[in-house]
Amino acid sequence: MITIKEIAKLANASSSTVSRVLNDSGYVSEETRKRVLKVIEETGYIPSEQAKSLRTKKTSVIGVIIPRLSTDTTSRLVNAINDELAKKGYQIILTNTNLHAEKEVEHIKLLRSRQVDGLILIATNVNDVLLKEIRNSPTPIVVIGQEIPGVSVIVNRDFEAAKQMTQLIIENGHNKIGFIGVHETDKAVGVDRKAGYLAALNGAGIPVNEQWIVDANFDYQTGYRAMKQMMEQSTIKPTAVLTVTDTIAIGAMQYMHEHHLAIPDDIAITGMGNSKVSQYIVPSLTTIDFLNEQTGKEAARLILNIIDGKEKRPKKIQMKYRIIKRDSV
Amino acid sequence: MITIKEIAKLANASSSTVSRVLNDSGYVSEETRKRVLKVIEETGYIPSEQAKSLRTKKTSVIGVIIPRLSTDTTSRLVNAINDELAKKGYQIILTNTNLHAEKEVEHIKLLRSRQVDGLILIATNVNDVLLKEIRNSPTPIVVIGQEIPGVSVIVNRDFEAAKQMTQLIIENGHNKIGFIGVHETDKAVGVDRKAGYLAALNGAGIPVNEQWIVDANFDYQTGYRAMKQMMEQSTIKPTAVLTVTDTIAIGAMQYMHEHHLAIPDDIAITGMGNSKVSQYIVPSLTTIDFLNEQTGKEAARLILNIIDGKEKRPKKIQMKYRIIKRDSV
DNA sequence: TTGTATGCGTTATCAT
DNA sequence: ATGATAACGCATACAA
Repeated sequence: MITIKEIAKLANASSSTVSRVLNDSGYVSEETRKRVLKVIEETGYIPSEQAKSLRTKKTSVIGVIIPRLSTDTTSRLVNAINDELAKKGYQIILTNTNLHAEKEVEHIKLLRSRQVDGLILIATNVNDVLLKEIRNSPTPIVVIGQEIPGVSVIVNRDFEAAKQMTQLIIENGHNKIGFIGVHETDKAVGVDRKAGYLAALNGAGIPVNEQWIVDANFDYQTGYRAMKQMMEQSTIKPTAVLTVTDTIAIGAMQYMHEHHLAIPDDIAITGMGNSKVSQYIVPSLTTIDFLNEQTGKEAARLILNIIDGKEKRPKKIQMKYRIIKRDSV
Repeated sequence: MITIKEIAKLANASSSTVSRVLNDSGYVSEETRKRVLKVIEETGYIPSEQAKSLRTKKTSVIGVIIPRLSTDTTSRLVNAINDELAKKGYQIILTNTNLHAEKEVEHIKLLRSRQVDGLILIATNVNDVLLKEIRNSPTPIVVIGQEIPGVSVIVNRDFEAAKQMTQLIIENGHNKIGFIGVHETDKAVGVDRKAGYLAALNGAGIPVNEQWIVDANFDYQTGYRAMKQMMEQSTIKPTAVLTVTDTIAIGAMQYMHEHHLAIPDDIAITGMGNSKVSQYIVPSLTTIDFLNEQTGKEAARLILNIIDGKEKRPKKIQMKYRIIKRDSV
């Protein structure tokens, strides 16, 4: 590999002068600047960020830990984070836990060993080991999606969103409303959204039917299976179903189609997340837009502010959301 | 940050000894090993990959350049690449050009400045600047998706796949077959798949109708618009449409639904890519599985082999594909 | 305006 | 079996 020393030699200058040219720092005459630049151009020299950051203690890299790479939510978050950081000259290094929660700590360590300037963690669950790792990390961390006391987080109003969506269903004349959620290890999606659903039922004086409450797991297939389970195990059938993600909803809809249940006439359904495809399926899906782009942007800004020392204390940002009414209710 | 020197001091050893413990290299007595390990544990010391790779000339990082992060194809490729590389102790650093082809060169340079051991480029187009950059890069590069002479590539049989799919449509009794493609800057998808379509028509003695050939751009919206354009501009209407991606197909299907065209009875449609959702929409989409997981795996293996010097000459790998017959034809 | 010297944290060579 | 030391490529304090 070609180094700054060789450039210096070729340009008849010292490495410090080349460094000055590279960084626009200190004095350097126009003449030598041109000479150096010419050599750099000719040789295709690219400075080593490695060496640079070993010296400066700054990598301009933010580590981003995601639970999966296959959902609209994740890709929109990551894109927004990336765009915002790129504007400020930062790059991201992505690591994917593939939903293995136990790997989160491992990935934090891995990224820290790469000396990232900061970390953004899209969290699906919070356990003691992870909590300890986050709290003890000398590298600034921003968590997206789960509320953690004493840690900088960006969260959705999961409870309110689910409650409001359930109320919308109730307003449409339903009182037999099923629910497809996810496991409670995911506090935000598994617990809070379910609590919102229950609160809305309760507020409307509608009794809870346990036969109508089932779990899925963030993909089409388990959405389908959950719907099947709900219909097969219930003595009285629901006329509407609230699901906690669009993917689950679409899986559930396939079951309905297969069994010739008209949506929304025989059974209504809602998703959450406003995935791009939700608008293009038939019928189009009533869902909740959690403003992922804005969330990603906020996360990027927050981590940079923490790094710059502009944000000293843990900050909690609650994102807004929008109910998107379409044809499935 | 805590360094190897401080560990050495705390453990009453030299930094060389600590290094030996860390890397399981050379002799070190069981006693001191334990002593060192204990200090490492207590302090939470994490070695700096920066410094390490400055010394060893090896980062164990592969740069992956993708055109977008929002499609199934990309996320499955990246996941497969990541899984395979992780097995061998490599990490990936992802950069996203957001479909701005001119940024590819910039990203290659960016990643090279990070001293990545190798690069995997998911290409959508090939131009002279990019070609020159790839050919001159001292860092090994594997390209996915586009054929480039003299460069290691993993490609699909785009021509054959499109041709075979068109033949399948013809076998189903159609002879008025539309085509929604993408711009020809994308050789594989824009040119080769179109050529396959044309070859199939030609082989069956079906004349080409230019009114039935339109372009979209890898998203639902332009798929919808392309379908609209095709139907509005054509005097005779097609009874089937071949599209080059599932996303485009789903966008087109929405137009059909809106205009009460029954699929496949009034109009048949096919996609390509076997996106997860293609199975769950109604009707389910006939498509082509390009075996993305295997492609990603091959790419990962190839780049590692090149790095290890096991693969000296540029290698071209052609992936297989499977036609997936479902209900849209 | 330019150059010399030092150190960032690590590994590897060479003594001991 | 262990330690002192140099080197990796760069930025910077200081000298010239």
